[in-house]
Amino acid sequence: MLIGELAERSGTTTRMLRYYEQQGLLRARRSSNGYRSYDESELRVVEEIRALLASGFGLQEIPPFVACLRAGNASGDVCPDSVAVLRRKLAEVDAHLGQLSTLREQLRSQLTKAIESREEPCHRGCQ
Amino acid sequence: MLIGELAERSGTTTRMLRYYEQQGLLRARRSSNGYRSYDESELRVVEEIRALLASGFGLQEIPPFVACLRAGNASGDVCPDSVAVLRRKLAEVDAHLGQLSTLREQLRSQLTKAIESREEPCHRGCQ
DNA sequence: CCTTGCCTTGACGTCGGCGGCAACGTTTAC
DNA sequence: GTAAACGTTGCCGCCGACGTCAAGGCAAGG
Repeated sequence: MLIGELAERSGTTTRMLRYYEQQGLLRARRSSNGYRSYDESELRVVEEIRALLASGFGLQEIPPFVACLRAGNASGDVCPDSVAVLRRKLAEVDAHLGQLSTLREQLRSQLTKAIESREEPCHRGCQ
Repeated sequence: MLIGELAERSGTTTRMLRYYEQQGLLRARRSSNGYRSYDESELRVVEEIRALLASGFGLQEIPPFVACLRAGNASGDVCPDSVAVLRRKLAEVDAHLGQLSTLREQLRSQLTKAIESREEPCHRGCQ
């Protein structure tokens, strides 16, 4: 399979595939003319990468999942390293959720105060 | 007040202050030697900017608050435009919170499945 | 032969809020 | 006179996942 076909079948672009390879996530044999030639199994790998990116993982966090797939597992999630990354990401998401809900409360009170002070404009000394 | 003093008093850097001015948020008179000269009131403006940035606003969203302060209000929040931006940001934060909690659930189930399949390794045909 | 459509590598642009450096002018102090 | 400590403008770097050329090689068909 050439890069164009893999790009189309995986719903990506040739640019992305070359980038992922440059980042050490994808592998390709080279034909005699220098073209990249992909196994069918790489399609699965690309789908895994896309799914993880869509879930907010960075490319650097993805290698364990790819390695897990290449090791013959049906899912990239089941290996210890992958589980560790999943746990870490879950913790990050929780932390982010905490920050956001704090921020949300702050915004709500800020908004409430602003609206209150507009209902009583220039209560004392607003020029 | 020169830029260095304003930077120190506001806990920022001269670099930031010049950047904010370039983005149209700060104003400064120029002395005969070309140095920026700030009113005392600009300190308040800088503090407002920093607070908003810390709350996740972008520089482009901040002008209404600055204008509100310059109009003589004690708070930058009370003007209609500011309130509109606050509402919009609150909505964005809510949307973000929704996405994150959805993602959190996805991660949790993914993690659960991964751990389950490791407790029953190679249930059938794991090579 | 020429076009069309693949493929290759490499380099630069994007967004945003800065940091850091260069190269230079001004003021103050010794 | 000179050195230090200010100020000025302007440009490049950073992060990260790409898009977008540029300039060329290779294959297939008229």
